[in-house]
Amino acid sequence: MQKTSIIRSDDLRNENRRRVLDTLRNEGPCTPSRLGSLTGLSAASISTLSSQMIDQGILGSERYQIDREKPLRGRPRSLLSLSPEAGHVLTLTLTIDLIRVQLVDYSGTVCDSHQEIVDTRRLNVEQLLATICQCIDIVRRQHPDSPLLHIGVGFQGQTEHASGKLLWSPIIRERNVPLGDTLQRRYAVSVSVHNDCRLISQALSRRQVDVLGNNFATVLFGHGVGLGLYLNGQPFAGTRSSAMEIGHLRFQSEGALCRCGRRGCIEAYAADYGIERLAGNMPVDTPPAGRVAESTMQTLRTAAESGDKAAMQAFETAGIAIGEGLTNVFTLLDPIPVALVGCSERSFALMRAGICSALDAHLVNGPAAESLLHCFEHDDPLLMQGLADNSLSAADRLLATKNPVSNAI
Amino acid sequence: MQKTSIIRSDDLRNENRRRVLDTLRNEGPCTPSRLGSLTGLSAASISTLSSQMIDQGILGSERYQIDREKPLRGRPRSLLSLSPEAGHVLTLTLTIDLIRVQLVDYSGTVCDSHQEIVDTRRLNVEQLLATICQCIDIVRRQHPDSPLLHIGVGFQGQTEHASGKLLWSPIIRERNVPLGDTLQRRYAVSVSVHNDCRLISQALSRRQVDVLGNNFATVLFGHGVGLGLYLNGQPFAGTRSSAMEIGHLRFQSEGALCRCGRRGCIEAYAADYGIERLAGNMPVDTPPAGRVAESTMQTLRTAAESGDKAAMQAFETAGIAIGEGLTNVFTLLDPIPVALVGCSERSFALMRAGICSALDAHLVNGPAAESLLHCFEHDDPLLMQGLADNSLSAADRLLATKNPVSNAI
DNA sequence: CACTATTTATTCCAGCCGTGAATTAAATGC
DNA sequence: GCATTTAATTCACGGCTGGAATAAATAGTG
Repeated sequence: MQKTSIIRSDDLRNENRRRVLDTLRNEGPCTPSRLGSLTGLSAASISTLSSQMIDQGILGSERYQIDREKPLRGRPRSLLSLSPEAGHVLTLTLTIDLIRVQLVDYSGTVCDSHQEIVDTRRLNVEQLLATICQCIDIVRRQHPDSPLLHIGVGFQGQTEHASGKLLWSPIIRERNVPLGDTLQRRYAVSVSVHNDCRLISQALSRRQVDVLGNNFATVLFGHGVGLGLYLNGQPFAGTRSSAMEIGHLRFQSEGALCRCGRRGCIEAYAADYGIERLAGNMPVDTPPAGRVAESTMQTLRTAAESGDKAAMQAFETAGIAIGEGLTNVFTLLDPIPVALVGCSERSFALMRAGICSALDAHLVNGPAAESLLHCFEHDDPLLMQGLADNSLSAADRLLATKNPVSNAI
Repeated sequence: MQKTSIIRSDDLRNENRRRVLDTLRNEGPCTPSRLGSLTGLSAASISTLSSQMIDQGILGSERYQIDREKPLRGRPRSLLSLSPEAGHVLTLTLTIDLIRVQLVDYSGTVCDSHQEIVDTRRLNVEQLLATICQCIDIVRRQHPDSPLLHIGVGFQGQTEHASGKLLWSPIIRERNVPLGDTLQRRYAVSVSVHNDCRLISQALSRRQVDVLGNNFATVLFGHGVGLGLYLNGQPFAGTRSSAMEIGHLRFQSEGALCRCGRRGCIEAYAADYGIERLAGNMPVDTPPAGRVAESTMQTLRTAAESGDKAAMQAFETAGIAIGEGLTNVFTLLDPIPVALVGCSERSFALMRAGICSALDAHLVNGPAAESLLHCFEHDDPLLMQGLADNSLSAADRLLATKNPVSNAI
């Protein structure tokens, strides 16, 4: 009936183990007493749980290093931390021209990586999967004895979360690529497949709580426009797929031609190809460019900054399109802070007027639009952090259930 | 940190008590063995839990009545059921001209009610609150000895769920009416305030699972257009308020004047006043009519059915507006079934083409739009059921935590 | 250098929880 | 009246947690 089925006392222990791991993951190494107050568990329980997990090799314990001048009296505290030796997780990122694999130990340190430059769109499914497995094997071969706890995949496109299928992605022509299943079978380990925007949201939710809070939206600028939502401190996605396709909300009926074949989508105005098309005074039904080079965007930005009317208007229109999209989200979910990711201060300066005018028209009695917007220029580090976070959380859940007592029965 | 904080063994008991009550609420009276298989608890636990709750007066137990010709051998089964004597919940519905109060016993039977016809818009906040309390007192006086477990309020408008404030409602001119707080203080009981659309969703989620499933949207037609979402079997709302204002998504930029003061909202085309305006060939910036009589809508429907071009087009445009709104929802959340509530077969016939054309343009590789749509003509019975369900669930949660053992400490 | 004060971690114990096996309860059939 | 059948309850057991008591480790003090 319910997803969380904590019925038996054993489940309780697993849940509390998970809670301890989760807290250490979020807060870093903790003393047992601090861990107790953070989790709400008694010192006695923490002691039992932690000593068991130390025996299992999941946690490590060391003496608390005092770097203060005046050392404290009393028994010195110990420091519990996630043990790097508990195992590894493997992260895989797919972009249009790059396959990248990282091996991250259980404490969160990246300890190996490998990447190959490939034009993924030239590959068929078999070739793509084979190349991916090759990359994984190369990295995996370096650490053959450490158990592999999870594989996490991040990429741009639409995923089906239950199966880990790539429903659609710009990186490969074919649809419904069974990536999750394939990896799961081949490496006999749980696999999660998420789109880039969700993973970036996850990274922000950990690292920018004070700015963004528990409810926020992430807009990712790139070759398309992506949306990720965090609600009540949890990632939120479609019922079946990753969904959240803000880029394909309607902005102008009978408007510009979008990559998806429809007309008037937000993306057709706010993605790089849309801006290029408008700035170049091309007709709005010009087929979308396959890929726009970063240098082209630089040129357009410089043009707009130095007063080129068409370029300026292209960026403002992009802003209005984004603003209208966010207005729709706000209408359904209430106004929430928005992280604009992959958006430099320069780009933001060009789009700000557009975004704010669209939003402020909606937020008549609400907060000023600008107070809700936060720019984060570099998306790639956030993606990598989010992917590692996500995979390590999966590892936490796995190890939490490996309760030796109840398994022994 | 987390909302569900099942840490101690006591919490476990409370959770399992809640689970038993929930199951009885959903499935009706059950034998202990059936209750065990539905909840996943052992027969021994069911026995302990139920006998304790019988002692508390929460459950009743009676002999299973066999109406078969051939009686079964063996010890006869008993039947556990929610006891009507455990207490009452009180439901309050506010509409533009009616205040209605019902008293529902814990088993779900309506045992008393009172209503007063009032033009609520003529009242100020104090007068409205006073009238409401009067109605409640009249009903409450009939059953002075039964404990009042919860008050549930349903109305059209926007609510803030944390405080139970009416942020905005067509039934009263003033904003931020502190209804929830007032009732909570006066009657010393927990109060929940929800908008009509959410409550109707809740009723549908119980009574139409086979048709609508675990994920569906509810569109409520009336003087405005409301939206309710059920995702993963749970009601979904805004982060702060009820939100879900599908009626105020943009349909046409610089379009028809909406009741909210903006232009081009879906509601300005799909609500009764929007349809009347279009069918009557009035300019789209005609200020919205305060209230459209049901007889007027009947006349318009008849006109459209007998071929009146303007009326036909008004209904089709309403359909397109609704369809566009749902397209936006589908773009963010994946396509899901939609319950059209307060929409007769006649109205649906007039809007169907519009709704489906807008949706099918979006669902190119997906299911046919029409297969997702389900009409429910009468909204009022659903609202009352949803409100009772909601309040009784709150009572379940309250009684589940009244575990006499752990409270005795 | 021994001893005390102080702070922190661990261990022990009592009480509660849910389960499974055994037991009791309550009806029918012969 | 007794065996049979089926359902519900009881009881012993291991698990879990929290609080009290105990152990551990260090700084200060004389």
